[in-house]
Amino acid sequence: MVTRQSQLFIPTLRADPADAEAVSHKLLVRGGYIRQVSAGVWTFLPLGWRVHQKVVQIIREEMNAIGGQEMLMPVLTPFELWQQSGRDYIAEIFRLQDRNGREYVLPMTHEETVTFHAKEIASYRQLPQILYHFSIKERDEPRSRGGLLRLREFIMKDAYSFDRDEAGLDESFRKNERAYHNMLERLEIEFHYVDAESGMMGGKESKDFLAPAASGENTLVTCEQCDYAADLEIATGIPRSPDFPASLDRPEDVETPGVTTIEALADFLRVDAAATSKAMPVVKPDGTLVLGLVRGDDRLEEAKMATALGSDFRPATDDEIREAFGADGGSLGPVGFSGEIVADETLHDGQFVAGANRTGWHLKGVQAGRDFEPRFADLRQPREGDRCPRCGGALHFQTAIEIGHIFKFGARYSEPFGATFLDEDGKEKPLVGGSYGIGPARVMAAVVEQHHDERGIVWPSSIAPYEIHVLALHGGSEEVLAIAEAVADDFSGTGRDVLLDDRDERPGEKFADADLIGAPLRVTVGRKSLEDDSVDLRTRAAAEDDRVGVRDVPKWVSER
RNA sequence: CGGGGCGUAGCUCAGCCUGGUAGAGCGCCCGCUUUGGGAGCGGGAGGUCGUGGGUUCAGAUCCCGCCGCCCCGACCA
Repeated sequence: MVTRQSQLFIPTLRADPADAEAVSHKLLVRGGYIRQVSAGVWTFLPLGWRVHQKVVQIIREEMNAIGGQEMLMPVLTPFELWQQSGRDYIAEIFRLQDRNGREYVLPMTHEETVTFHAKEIASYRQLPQILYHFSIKERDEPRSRGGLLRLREFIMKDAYSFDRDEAGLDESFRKNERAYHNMLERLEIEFHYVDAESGMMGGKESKDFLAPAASGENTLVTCEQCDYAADLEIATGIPRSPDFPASLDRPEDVETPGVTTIEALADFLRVDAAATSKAMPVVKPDGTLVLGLVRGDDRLEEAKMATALGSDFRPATDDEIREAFGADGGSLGPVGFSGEIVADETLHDGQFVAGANRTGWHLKGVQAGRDFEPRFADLRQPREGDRCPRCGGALHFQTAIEIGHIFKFGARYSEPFGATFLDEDGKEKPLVGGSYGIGPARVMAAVVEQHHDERGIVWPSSIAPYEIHVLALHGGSEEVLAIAEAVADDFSGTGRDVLLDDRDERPGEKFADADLIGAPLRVTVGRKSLEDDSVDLRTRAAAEDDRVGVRDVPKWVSER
C-alpha cells in the first residue's frame, strides 16, 4: 500500500519552534513527528509513532532472540507494593488516590510489580526467566527538557531476569547485554557501554549505554588509547602531580585576608593550585556533619561522595559551618576538625595548603596521617588533562544521552516480597534478579542527534517512518502523477514502506519537506527527467541526484 | 526548589519603555497565473493580547497576585 501524503497529518513547520534548543527537539517538531502537550508530556503524531513502533519492534525481536517473554503490567499500581520494597520515599513517583482513598502510584519502573508476579515461581526447575514489557512510565521530573530527551511520561521497555544464583544472574545479564548491543547496532546508534551508577534502583553491577550527542545530559569519559569508557559520575582519571613547595615539619599559619577562593589563594601564596586542598562540609540525612576534602584544583563528584558516605547528603549551611568550624566557608580545613573526614586519594601523599578554621587564615604544609586522620576514597571528578587509569592515555570528554541502563539487583526485591523458590538442595532461596531498561523515545532523539544535517533528519532505514519518498512533481499533469504512482506501487510491491508526495504543492516545498522528514531514499518524478524516460534518485545522506531510467529504478534501489 | 527569560493570529515575531479603537511575515480559504529547491497578483477568514485583580476618562502597554512554557543550577532509570 502506497501512502498518499495528501491525505496524511504531517504538520511540518518552516521555522524552528521558539522553545526548542536541542537539534532532535527542533527537527522532530518541525518534521511533524511530535507535539508537546505540556512540560515533558508529548504526543507522537502519525509519523513519530511509526518510528517509535519500528524502534519497539527491533527491541522486541532482540529480546525475543534471547528468550525474553513479552507481557504487559499495569501503570496503575497499588502503593503498598512500593511500601513493601521500601521505595515509597522516592520523590519522583506520581501518587494518587481513588474515590475510596486507596493509594496508588504511577511508577517509572516495574521491579515491584514483576517481583509480585515472580512469587509464583516455586521451583528451580522454572528458572531462569526473562520477562519484559513495553509500558508507559511516569516520573514526576522536577525538570523535564529537550523534547524527547527527558520526559515526564514515556514508554520504556523494561526487562527483568530471575535466576537461582549469582552465576545464573550473570548469564542472564550477559544475554541482555548482547541483546542491547545487537539492537543498538540495528538502530545505527553510536554508543558506548560503560560502568554506571545504579542510582535509586539499588543494584550491584550497573551499566549504561551512552550515545554521544551534543545535547546529552551525561558526560561520557573515554580513553583515546585503550577501550576505557565510563560515565563521568564514576569515571576515574589520573591528574597531573602537584608542584609542591618545600616540606615543613609542622603546619604553619599564614594570614590570608579576604582570600576565599582557590585561585585567589594560589595566587596570593604563589603556590600551585594543585598543592592546595578544598574542604566541602556536608550533612547526612541523620544530621551528621562530614568534611569532604579534595585537591584545590579538583571538583568533588557528588555521586562518589554519596557512595563514600553510604547515604545522601547536602551541603552544610553557613550557620552549620560556623558552628562546627568556628570559621567561615573559604577558610575551612581538616586540622582540628573533630568529625569524620573523607579525603580524596590525591591527598594521600604530599603537603597541602588548607584552611585554618580561622577566618582569614590558612595552614601551609598540612599532611594527611600526620596532621589529621582521614578516610580515603575516590571523590574527585575527572577532567580534561587527566590520564587514563588503565593505560595512561589521554582522557576524552563528551556529552551523551543515556539510552539504556542494565543492572543486577540480586535479592533486593525478592527478599522484601518473599519471592523465593525451592532449590535442588531442598532449600528455600530468594530469586536473584536483574533489570534491563531502554527508552524508545530517547533512542529516537539520540538517532536524530547523530543523524541529521542542516536541512533535516537523515534516518537509518531500519527505523525511518518510510524507506522511500516518491515526490510527484506533477504540476497539474495527470500523466506525471500516474507515473509517480506506478513507481511508488512498484516499490511497495517489494515490501518497502513508501510515501508518495502527491500533494498539490510546488516542487520547492516538496523538496524541503522531504529533506526535513528524512526518508533514506528519494525518487523525484517530474516532467524534466521523464523526457528521457528517467527519474531522479538520491539518498538522503548523499543528497545528490542520480538520473536513472525508469526501468532501472529497482536495481538502483536494491544496490543501496 | 533557587536564578534568568518568555507568554500578542495556526507558526515566527513587532507593538509595551513614553496608556488613546491590535500589527507584520509565513501559513490558511477563494479566483487567476505559475510549477525541478519554500512562486506572483487580486480578494478574504482568523486574536477574551496567559489569567485574576488594581490604578485610570481610557490598559496589550503601568502596579500586584496567580498560572503556563523555556534555559541554567539543584535533582535524576
